[in-house]
Amino acid sequence: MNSIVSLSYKELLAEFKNILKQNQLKFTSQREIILYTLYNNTQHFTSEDLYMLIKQEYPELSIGIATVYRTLSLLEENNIVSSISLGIQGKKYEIANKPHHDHNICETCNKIVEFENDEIEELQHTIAKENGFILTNHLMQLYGICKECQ
Amino acid sequence: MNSIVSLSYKELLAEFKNILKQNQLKFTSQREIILYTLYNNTQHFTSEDLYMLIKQEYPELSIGIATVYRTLSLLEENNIVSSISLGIQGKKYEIANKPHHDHNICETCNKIVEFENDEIEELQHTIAKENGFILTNHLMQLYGICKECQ
DNA sequence: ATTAAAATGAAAATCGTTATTAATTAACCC
DNA sequence: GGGTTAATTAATAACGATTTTCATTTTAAT
Repeated sequence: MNSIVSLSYKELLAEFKNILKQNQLKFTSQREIILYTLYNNTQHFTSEDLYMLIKQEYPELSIGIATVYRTLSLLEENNIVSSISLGIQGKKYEIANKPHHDHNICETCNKIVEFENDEIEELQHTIAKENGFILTNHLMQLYGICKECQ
Repeated sequence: MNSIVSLSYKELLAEFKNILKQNQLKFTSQREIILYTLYNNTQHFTSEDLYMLIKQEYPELSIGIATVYRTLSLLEENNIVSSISLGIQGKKYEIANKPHHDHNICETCNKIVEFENDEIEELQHTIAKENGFILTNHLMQLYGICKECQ
């Protein structure tokens, strides 16, 4: 499982094609446009968001909501996108083509600011160890009111 | 908004009655039993879990799943219970009558271990501040494999 | 006790997501 | 390039969790 961090779109596309081939899956225009759209929009999308954007940007493309769900799952399984669960707002996806980070979320305007903190990452490992857990993953979301909404 | 941490059941019940009165809501046996059950079971419940347990423990009580959903929402709005969103497993509720803590969750058996770490809490405030946010809340879940499942 | 407002259970509706299906398309072979 | 086969698709049905609707019951204040 290679990291895709900082790949160019061309490299990312090649990586995706490799994964498809290895799994005897096919490269389709729907899959390409989903990847392309995620690459060029670093925001966080729900499946519905992404579906609506693609419908709007590519009116000639035939695409169904089920395909968006299927493709996002496929991309997530292969670590090309990652997701966060935002309670009432549902699951949001973002391209994994950036370093690990957590999220600072505005409760008023839903803006998401990404951050990274090594000290917390270390503490998380220590805590898990104390509890007898092997840490495999974590979720950290800081909710608040952003500067513009205060 | 007072903290209910460490209240006795009697005090908690009085607090709940106050909240109801202030909002012109009524005190019912269903609401009382839901609160009582949460108080005496510090585990994490889905709405369905709680509904099943109450049906079993109080067969003479008429209660519907919709009432459980309604009451848990009401209790959460008033900070008497808190909830965590566990991705595929759905939303789980616990009584808020205990000090703040986060959750260490086993991906195999779904066991939840609670922990508290002041250092992380402090860092979270620092990070939010750096991002221009006023921190109102946070979510931290550490996923891993527990000792028994390793 | 009377009465008005709120709460209830049961069932229907809704929401986000997944599975089914028949038609289409990509990939491989010649 | 055309033929073949398996994968993919869009549309729609199905699904599970949650919410709403509504007619009936219960609470709380008089």
